[in-house]
Amino acid sequence: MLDWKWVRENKDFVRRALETRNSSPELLEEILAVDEKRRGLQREVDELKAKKNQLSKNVGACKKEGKDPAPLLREIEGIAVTIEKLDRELKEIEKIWEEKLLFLPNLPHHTVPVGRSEEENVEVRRWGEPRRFDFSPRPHWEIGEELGILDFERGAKVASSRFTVLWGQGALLERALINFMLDLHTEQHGYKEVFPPFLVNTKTMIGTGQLPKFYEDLYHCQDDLHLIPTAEVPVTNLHAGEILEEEDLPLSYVAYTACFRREAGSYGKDVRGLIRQHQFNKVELLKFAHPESSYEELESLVHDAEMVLQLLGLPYRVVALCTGDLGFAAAKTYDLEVWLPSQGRYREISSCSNFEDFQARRANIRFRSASGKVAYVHTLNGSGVAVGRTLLAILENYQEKDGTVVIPEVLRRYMHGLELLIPSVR
RNA sequence: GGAGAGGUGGCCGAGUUGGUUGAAGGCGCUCGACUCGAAAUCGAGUAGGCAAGUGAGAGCUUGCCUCGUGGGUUCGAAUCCCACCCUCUCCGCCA
Repeated sequence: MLDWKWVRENKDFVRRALETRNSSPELLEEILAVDEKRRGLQREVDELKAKKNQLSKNVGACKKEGKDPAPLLREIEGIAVTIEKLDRELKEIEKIWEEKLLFLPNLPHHTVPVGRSEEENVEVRRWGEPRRFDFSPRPHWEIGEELGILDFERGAKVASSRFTVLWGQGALLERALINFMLDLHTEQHGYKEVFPPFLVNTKTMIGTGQLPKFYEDLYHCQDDLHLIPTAEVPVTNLHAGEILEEEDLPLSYVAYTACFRREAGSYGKDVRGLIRQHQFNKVELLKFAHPESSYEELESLVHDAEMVLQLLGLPYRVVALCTGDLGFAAAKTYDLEVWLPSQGRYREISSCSNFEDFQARRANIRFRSASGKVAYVHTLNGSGVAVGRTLLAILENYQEKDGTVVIPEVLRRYMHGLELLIPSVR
């Protein structure tokens, strides 16, 4: 949610900013119109209420003095009728205003490159040299099935397409990656580990911006609960409605969770393999930062995520998303893209964003500064990193001609010293 | 799921014969005094949201709303009534 008073005073700037992110301008105009009505009504109602409150006080005083309050009561009666009518109107219009406001996206930070789509994202840096193969590198689904660790058929049987079963050393590798990432971020980068619920209520989904706009992307359960699409949702909302201490900022959390996404609208995309699943594991980095230093915190968060790929020896690049490719709630986003030999290109494995106070407003997360003033914090998060895609990247980047896969050095202590995955059928 | 207790400001905690109580007191925090400095002590200040006015601005002034949430009763509710949510204790069930 944007700072509405500020929006009202900077309409033109907001209009232009929304344009750069391909957001239609009509919504803004609608909200502005509703807001005009809302404020007019509130002024009117407030004045009437002030009058009525004063008269009510007089009734008390009147009775104390032993006088007859009847004339006052008649006057109050008349005002009360008007108030009730206007108050109902005001409430309705406030509801409409708030609901519309929830659909207005965040504005891009001024450092975000302007562009219409993905193609105009800007590469910031590269790390690692894609390996030169003396054979044609195979896709991970072939490697994984041959190793007997990836089972797509049974995933589809017990659930549906886009679900995968990991067997034996594949399951172990998944678990090893999670532990490796958690240990790295807690021990080397100073994050506090959290294990949050995988189901959250509607209010929580609204807090981080998934609802009401992206209802179709989520799985919904009974009892006002929804499956989380990312740890960002429960963990950011951990501090919803709270006032944090300025000296505690930034708070840095790392959480492993499973993530659930319906992937509605991505039919036909990445249908094979592990790239796009309805359920996947992710280790997520989150920060609650002081507004003055949130962009420095974003840079350090990106570096923390990059370290995972560097230690695993996976070549990647960092991309700054352009205004047109920015997510609904983000003010600025860097994607980490890992090299996939079978596709001969980089694919997203992490997305790191500063949401500024957009989520903090929705979830009401604030801090008290030394001067006693209360202000919204900035929230940030980024994958550190997506586990399934990391596993797939390892299979592809570390594959050998004979079908074996070398386990990256840093993972071996998490895998009982295992150095090589070998096809069981050999 | 059943029975009981409870949800008040950053925190703790008063406040149920409805009426200057948006809220005593304490802690914490801020400023000031004392001090070379600090501690202790003393004094002052200290909820949030919305709207309007004023100011270049930090801010200041006024009004409205908020004592879990939403309704209701009443001229007037933290205080009375109803529904829901949450916490705690006991019982049941359960990994």
